[in-house]
Amino acid sequence: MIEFRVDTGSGVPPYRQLVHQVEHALRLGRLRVGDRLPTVKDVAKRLVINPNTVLKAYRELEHKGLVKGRPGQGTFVERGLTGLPADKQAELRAGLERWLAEAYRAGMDSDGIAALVATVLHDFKS
Amino acid sequence: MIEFRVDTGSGVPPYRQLVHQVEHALRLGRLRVGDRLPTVKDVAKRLVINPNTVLKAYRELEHKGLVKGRPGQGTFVERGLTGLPADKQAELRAGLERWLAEAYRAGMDSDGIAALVATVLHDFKS
Amino acid sequence: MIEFRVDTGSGVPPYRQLVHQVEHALRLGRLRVGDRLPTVKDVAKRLVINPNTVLKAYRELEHKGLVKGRPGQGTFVERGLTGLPADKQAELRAGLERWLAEAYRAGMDSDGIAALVATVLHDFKS
Amino acid sequence: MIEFRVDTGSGVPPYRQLVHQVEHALRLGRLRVGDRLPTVKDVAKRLVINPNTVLKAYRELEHKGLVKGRPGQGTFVERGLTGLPADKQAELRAGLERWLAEAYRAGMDSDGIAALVATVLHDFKS
DNA sequence: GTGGTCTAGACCACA
DNA sequence: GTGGTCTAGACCACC
Repeated sequence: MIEFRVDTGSGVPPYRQLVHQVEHALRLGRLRVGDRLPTVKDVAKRLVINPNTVLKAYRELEHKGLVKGRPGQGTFVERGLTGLPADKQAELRAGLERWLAEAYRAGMDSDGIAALVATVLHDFKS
Repeated sequence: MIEFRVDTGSGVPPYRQLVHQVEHALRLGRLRVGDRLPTVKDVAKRLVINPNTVLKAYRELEHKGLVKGRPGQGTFVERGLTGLPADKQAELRAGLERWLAEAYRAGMDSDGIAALVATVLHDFKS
Repeated sequence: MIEFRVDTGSGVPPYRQLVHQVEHALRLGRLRVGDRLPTVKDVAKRLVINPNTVLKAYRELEHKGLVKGRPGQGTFVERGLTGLPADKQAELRAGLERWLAEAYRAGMDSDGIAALVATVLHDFKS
Repeated sequence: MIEFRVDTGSGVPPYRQLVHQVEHALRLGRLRVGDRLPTVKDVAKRLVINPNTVLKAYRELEHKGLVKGRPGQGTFVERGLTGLPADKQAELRAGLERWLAEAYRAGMDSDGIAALVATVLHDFKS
């Protein structure tokens, strides 16, 4: 089952972080159609946030057609997001991890890495 | 001169995006001490946002001691952020770009890449 | 500008009633692209409901791509819903009103009318 | 025997939909004193809802004095709801059906029709 | 117990 | 002032 986390310092609203994490998990194949998300109350308790905040995230996912809440039962994945096959992804992931390790060895801190990644990603997109 | 951008769909408040971009540029050496930032008016016009939003970002940067507004002249970089030497950075950047190109070739779209990068970065930090 | 109403006895959640009313207004041509909806606070005050309830309705409409909230400015119609030309609609409406008047004259109360309309509509759909 | 239906997308609680349908059927003369309603189990199975939901609807009807459960035998209509004489109703119904057919011919879809009916009904009441 | 709705009120980002 | 987020807590519908 997916494990959520919230980073309060990022400026991104917590409910959107949850949405992103589900989308990422779907894309990476960590969540599949039919899987059950943790209950609203569990997530709220674990992350020490308000149940309504979790509900808001689940609602947004429902609006996107990705999950479906079933009263009395829980919230379930309704539709997946196409991604690469698992082996291809693992390969890419390994490559990225190698690069990350190299950057760390070179003396870059995580802020610097984030900055570099952000600009390279942006330049690449445009 | 630095070129700002805002991504309204990300959930990050626009003024924080501007702050981040300046910090990133400082860290990557794209902005140096003495450089002038674009005027509040210009930025507001180009990004179609309210001048107050830009002003808020500049004030936050000034508060951090990174820039300094000189009335009637503009806003100038006051202090840099330590980063790696330029050649080291260029090397790392090239490596990252190679990885990105590979991911694209493998058929990943930019959302998928963002998802993968986000999770790998997170897993690495913890 | 559209005038909302809520019928607390119907069992339909108030926020959904608001959503329906905007959709109907779009379909009937009473609201057009670019029109501004009344502010969240105004609606809440007029209907004596909580602003969050109104906000929820507006959010749902935004999810459907029908309206777009612009912080500091208001909420605006983003996309219309195709309907018949106004004259055709007016004609149909007149016909329906004639029928309604006849039903009333025949001694039917509004509950009876609602029951009849509901079953006929349903039978027609299937 | 009455055939129930539930529209999960309407926002009206399923148990209320069942109650309404019985009341409508009584008003229209489709259900008469002494008629038997389908069993809770059957309804639950056909509509794929929880038996408790059906039970709740039947209890509400019993509470209103419209039906009466006879243990081991089923649930029976106890009291009718006054409506117009059958011929009058048939006449009105035919008129409404003519209007509906006309609206369809004019190119209106069922959502559009529902919107028009809703607003006209409302305007008429006020 | 599970999701869903509503209220009340605080605080933030934006114009 | 306008939309948007979050909290706290109550109540409902459903399983």
